[in-house]
Amino acid sequence: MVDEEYVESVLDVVETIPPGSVMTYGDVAEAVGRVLRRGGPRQVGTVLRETGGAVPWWRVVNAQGSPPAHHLSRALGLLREEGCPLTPDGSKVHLRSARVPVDVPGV
DNA sequence: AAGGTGACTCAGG
DNA sequence: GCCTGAGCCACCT
Repeated sequence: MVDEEYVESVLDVVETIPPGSVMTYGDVAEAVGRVLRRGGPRQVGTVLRETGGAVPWWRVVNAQGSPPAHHLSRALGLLREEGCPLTPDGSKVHLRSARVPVDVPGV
């Protein structure tokens, strides 16, 4: 139950990310942890790995601004299509402008 | 119970 | 900017 709630919250937050913007795992973890006092960046990653097919997981990047190494090319392609600000080399996301404020569904 | 693993993060060199 | 080491949380063997 609880883990379902956690997963639900994570997916909800990820779905909340507007096109052309991204959120870091830490931010998502904070957004979720704001209500459910647990979980961390790693748990967010695990959840997305399991259920990522149902949400725009490519809008979730790590603190370095790089999408998961497992789908780097795919994520970058999708982000580029969405008009997400990438670095000049196009290998990472320009967090400075792409990162969006934490948005929690329950608040 | 103990140790290893991973879609992570931060600090230091 | 890049690589290392330590910290972190939940899960699996």
